[in-house]
Amino acid sequence: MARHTKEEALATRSRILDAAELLFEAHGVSQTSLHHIAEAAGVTRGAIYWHFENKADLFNAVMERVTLPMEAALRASAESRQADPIETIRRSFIDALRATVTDPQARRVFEIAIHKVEYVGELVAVRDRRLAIRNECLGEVERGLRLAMRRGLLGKRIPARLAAIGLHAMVEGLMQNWMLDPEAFDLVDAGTRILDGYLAGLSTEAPVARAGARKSA
Amino acid sequence: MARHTKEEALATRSRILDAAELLFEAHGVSQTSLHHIAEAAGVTRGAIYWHFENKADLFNAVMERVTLPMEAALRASAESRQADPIETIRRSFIDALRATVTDPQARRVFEIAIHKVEYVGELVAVRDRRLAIRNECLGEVERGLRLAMRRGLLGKRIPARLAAIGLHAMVEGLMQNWMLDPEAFDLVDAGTRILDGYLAGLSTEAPVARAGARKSA
DNA sequence: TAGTATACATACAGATCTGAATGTAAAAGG
DNA sequence: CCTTTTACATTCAGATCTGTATGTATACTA
Repeated sequence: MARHTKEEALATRSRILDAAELLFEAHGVSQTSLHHIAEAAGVTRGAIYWHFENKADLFNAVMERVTLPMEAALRASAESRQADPIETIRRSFIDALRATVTDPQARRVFEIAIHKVEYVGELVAVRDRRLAIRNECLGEVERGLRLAMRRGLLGKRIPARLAAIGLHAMVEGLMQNWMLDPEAFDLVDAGTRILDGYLAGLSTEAPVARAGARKSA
Repeated sequence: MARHTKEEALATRSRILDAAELLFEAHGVSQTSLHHIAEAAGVTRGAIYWHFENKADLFNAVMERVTLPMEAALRASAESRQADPIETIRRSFIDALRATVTDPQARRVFEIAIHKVEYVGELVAVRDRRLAIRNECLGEVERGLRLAMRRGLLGKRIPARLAAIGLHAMVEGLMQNWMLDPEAFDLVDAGTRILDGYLAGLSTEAPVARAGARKSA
């Protein structure tokens, strides 16, 4: 039909992305055809092929439109480096938890990334991106922990890198477990207390001796 | 062609499952057609439809054939309740980590469950099963922690349930992060040390006061 | 204001994939 | 030894889905 103005075209593009996001979450990426998306967006496949190369491209666009909770927290953390590096880390992670609960779009996309897509073929790019974010996050946390150690705020019982890996794994594990069943626990409240418990544990100097072999292999 | 004996039939069933497992991991569940699987297994689609109702049924069979690391550790933990409940928990989780690294089949299926399937339609059953396992695991860990608390082996700073959630999230997070990039760190060694760090933190009674608000919302 | 590029819609051609229907030869059973 | 299942293979019909090619009306531009 009638050609649209540039703003209208952008609006169409947004409608396509919105529809794709919803349908991807509801039916999975592979089970959602471009026809479905077009129908839900009130356009035809022609419009989709005009704005995107193919489904993989559209999927990438859906993913790149939002910043995942962990990523947002990471950026914020890298910027606002407060006096207490541990408090910075703490706040960043809690922000990530909060964003997971409160931002419905971020949660949708997160849900797609976790449970509604198969990372194969052209879609591995998204997986690589997630890996890159993780590594960035890990680096930032490790830096903060190392700094705290030098200042005596933290025990040196466990290397900063390992502590960072554990911390990050815990927060991400909490988010994923919560997504699996949001009724099971309050992500922000429980997460905060669990996180604080872990950080407190890191701070103590004298560990209780564990019975098991330190290194068996 | 020629009809096969019962043992031969079981063997073809296994070959189908093997082929499916490999192809699911390589190309994702949705991108793997029954024709692909049949070809790789050296049979035709007829054989698959004889042994399984459809792809979802076959997928479920692939998943149920193995016990995932976390599940195996859980069973073992529930059985062998040693003197020290914390040591029991510790050993179970480390076993899960070790199984993730050493058992290639378990790892393959785990990888499929995490990154190569979309939990929609008939496949949500597998997701529900994972959730059930998690809840069992959580319950078992919580029980152990509570027991340890009563015996004075553990500080009561944080409720057993929350500690269990955190512990489980951390271990699962570690496994998933390791699967994303097995070169990044040694899952068993790093996991053990991180886990010990967390457990040690739980044991200490006096926490270092955290600056942030305990409950902001 | 005429031409061109844009923003789509429509139509076409293949390529699969699925489920069921049917065929079949040998193993099981009496 | 004859019949009935079993354990598949083969074939068929139908339903999508994708990518591209083409049509078209209009916003933009010189």
